[in-house]
Amino acid sequence: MSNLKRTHNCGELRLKDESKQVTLLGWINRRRDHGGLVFIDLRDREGITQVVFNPEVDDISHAQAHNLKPEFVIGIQGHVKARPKGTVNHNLPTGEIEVIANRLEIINPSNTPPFLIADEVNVSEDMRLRYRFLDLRRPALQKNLILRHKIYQATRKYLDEQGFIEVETPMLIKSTPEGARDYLVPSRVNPGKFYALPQSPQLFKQILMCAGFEKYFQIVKCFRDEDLRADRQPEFTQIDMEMSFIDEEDIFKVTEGLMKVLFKAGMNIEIATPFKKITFNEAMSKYGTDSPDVRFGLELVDITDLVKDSKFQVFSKVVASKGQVKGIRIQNPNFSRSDLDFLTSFVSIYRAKGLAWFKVKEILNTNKKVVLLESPIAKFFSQEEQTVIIDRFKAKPNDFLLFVADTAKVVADSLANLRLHLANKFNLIPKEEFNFIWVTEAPLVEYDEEEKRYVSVHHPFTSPHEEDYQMIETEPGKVRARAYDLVLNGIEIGGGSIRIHRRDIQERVFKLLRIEEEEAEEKFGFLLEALEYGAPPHGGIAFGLDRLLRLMVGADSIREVIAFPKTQSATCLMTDAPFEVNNRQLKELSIKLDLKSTD
RNA sequence: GUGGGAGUAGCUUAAUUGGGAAAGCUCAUGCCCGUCAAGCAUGUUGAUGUGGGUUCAAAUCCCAUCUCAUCCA
Repeated sequence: MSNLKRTHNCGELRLKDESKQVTLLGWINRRRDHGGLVFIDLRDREGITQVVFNPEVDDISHAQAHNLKPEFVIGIQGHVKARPKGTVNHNLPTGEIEVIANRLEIINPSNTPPFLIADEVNVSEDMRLRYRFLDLRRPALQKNLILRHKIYQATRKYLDEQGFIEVETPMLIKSTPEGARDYLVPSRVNPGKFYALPQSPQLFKQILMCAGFEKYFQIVKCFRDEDLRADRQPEFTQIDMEMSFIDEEDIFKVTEGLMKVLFKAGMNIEIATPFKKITFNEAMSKYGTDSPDVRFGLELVDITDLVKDSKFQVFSKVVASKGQVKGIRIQNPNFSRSDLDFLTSFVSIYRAKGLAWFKVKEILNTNKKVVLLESPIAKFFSQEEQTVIIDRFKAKPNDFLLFVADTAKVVADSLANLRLHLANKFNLIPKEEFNFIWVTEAPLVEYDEEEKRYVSVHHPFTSPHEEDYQMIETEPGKVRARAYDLVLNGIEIGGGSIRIHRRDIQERVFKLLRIEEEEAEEKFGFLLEALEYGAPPHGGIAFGLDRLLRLMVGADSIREVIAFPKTQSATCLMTDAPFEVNNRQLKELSIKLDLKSTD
C-alpha cells in the first residue's frame, strides 16, 4: 500500500492554491511524453488535473514517468503552479494550474484497456457492458451515478420533511399472475412452491396504510420478466409512495414539490408548478397517446364526420366500419415524393394500411382565388368537401395534411408516432424544456379481446370516480378511474391512483373483472381482510427513477443511469448471469429441468 | 414471438461486379522541454461470430445457428 496520503482530489485545485504542496492519487488518463517534459492527466472521480514531470525538478520521477501507461493507479507529490501564459486549458476546470511533481509512486499497474476511458470514445454497447468496471470510469457515467445518488438523498430528505416514513417491503412475495410476468424464486424448504419478486410493493403499501402509517415511501427495486427495450430493464427502481386521508390534489401537491426539489438538487433547474392537467380522453384525441409530448403542437384533427359519405372509399368504408379518419397538418414541409413514400412506410410499422396526403394550394378558379387540395386522390373530394377539411385544420397554402384511416387504435398509434417523427425531423421540439403534465381520468377497465373480459387499466384496487359508480355494471368501459399519470416530455415517469377502501365497491370491481370470490380470496385475501378492519381512504403514486434520470441527463437509454444494466435478453455480460446451476442445487430445490419442451 | 439492421486486427470502421484483407486509434520501439484526443518516424497484430453449402475462387451469394442494438406485438 502506498504511504502517500491524498491531500486534494483531481478536480479541486485552482489558481488560489498556487505553490501549495499537494499529494494526488488517481488513474492515468493520458500521458503526453515529450522526452524532456512528461505530462500526465491524472483522473479521479472529481476530475482531471495535469501533472508535469520535469527532469530539472526531479529526475527520478521524470525517468519513472516514461513508463506510465493508461489506467495505472499512481500517487504523486508536488507543488501547484499556475500554467505558463498561453498553455491554459479552458476545457478543464483545473486548466489554469498544473502540479509539478517531485515524487511518483506506481501503486498498481494496469493491463492495456480494451478501449480508452474517455467520453468521446465511441465503443459498442456490448464491449461497454462486458468491461463495465472500465466503462464506469468514464466521466459521463460517473456523473450520472453521482446524480442518481443526489436524487436518492434529495428524495429522502424531502419526503422525510413531508412526514413520510420509509419502510422496506419484502422482495420474496406471493406470485399474483396479472399483467406482467413474475420472476420466480423456488423455495427449498417448501418443495414445489415459489416466491415471486415484486413488480411493485402495491399490496404491501396499502397494508401499511391500513396499519396506520399514513405516509409511506420507499426507493425500491421492482422486477418484471418481460421483453426489454431501451427504457425497460428486468429490474428497475421506483420511488414509491402512499398516503392516507388524501385526494388527488394532495398527491399532485406532494409530487410537484418532489419534482421541484429533485430538479433543483440534481440539475439546478427551477420547475414551474402546478403542472398542467389533461384528461386521458383529450390526450388520446389530440395526440393519439396517453403520454403525449406537449412541448410542440402538430395536434391530431378528426375528420371522421366530414368524410362518412366521401366518394373516396378508403375513408368512407373505414367510417362505415366504426373506424376513424384523423390527420396532422404540417406547415410548409416541402415534402418530396420519396419523403411521402417514407412516411407511408413509417406509419405501416404501426399497421396503418396507408397514408393519404394532400398539399394545400391556392389556385385561380374562374378568376377567383380559392384554396384547394392537391393530391392524386384529391379528385375524389368535391370543392365543398375540400373547403371544410381545410377549414377544420385552419390550413394555409403550402401546408401538408397527412391522414390515416383505420381502427381507432391504429389511427392513434400511427399518428402519435408520425407526430413525433415529424417534430424531430423539423426540429419542432424545444429540447431544453422539461414539460410535466398530469394525465387524469383514464378508464378503469378496457376490454381484452384475447381474454374476452374486462381488465384493469391500472390495477384492480384503483377507485372509480364516485359519479361513475352506477355505470360499473352497465357501461364499464366508460367508468373513469381516479388514476393519474405523470408525463415528462412524452415519457410516462409516474402513475398512481386513489384506491378502493370500501369492500362493497371492491367486490363490484372484482365482479366486473370476473375475478371470482375464491380467486380474490386466494390472491389478495389479506388485503381484503385488512380493508374490513378500519382501512382509511388512501392513494399513492410511484415514479420510475431510471426514466426520470434518463430524461434529466438526456440519455438515449436508461442503461446510462444504471450501474450494472442487463442486455435485451436479460443477461449480464460482465458476470455472465443468468447461469446454469449444478444438480445438487436443483435437487435441493426439488426441481428437474425439461429444456426440450420449452415451447 | 416478429420485422428490417449489425457482427472484419485490442477498439472504431473500410473493402466497387464474387478475385491480391485495408485505414485511423490503441499497442511496441525511437525522436522530441509546453502538450492537453500532443506531434513525427518505424513496426506488430486477422481462421472476416460459429457451422455447413454454391464456386476455379467467398468478408461478399445461399442455408442454419449464436450474439448485440433497435422497432413492432
